Amino acid sequence: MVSEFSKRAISIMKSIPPGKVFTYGRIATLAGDNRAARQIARLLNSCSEKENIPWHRIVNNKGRISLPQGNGYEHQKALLEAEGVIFDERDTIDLRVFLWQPALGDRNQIP
DNA sequence: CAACTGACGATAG
DNA sequence: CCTATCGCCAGTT
Repeated sequence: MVSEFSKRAISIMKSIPPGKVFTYGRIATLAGDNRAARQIARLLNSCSEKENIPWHRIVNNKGRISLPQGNGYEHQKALLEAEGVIFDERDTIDLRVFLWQPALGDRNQIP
């Protein structure tokens, strides 16, 4: 049995276009639960393999990869860079540019 | 059944 | 910039 929240979250994650990233909290919010950021992580561990979810496009709200180095960090970074995502000197992604913003019609929002 | 745990977030120092 | 805490929910022990 999969909750509606999970189905929505999975649907959203599978909709993330290449070259863009998304954050846990944002997925949770769009899926209907503002505080379920942690469940997103759990969903990824549970379904990333069989549900065909592009888990590498999911990063935390600071634009950084949450995985520890040596356990997927480098792999995720490589996948993102292969899609055109840029990391700065502190291994941080510029969310102003690479965060997917479906509500804005996929346009970049530059303050 | 209670306690732990975690690919998080926000706030405070 | 960094670490420290607390809160959240669901799956494991």
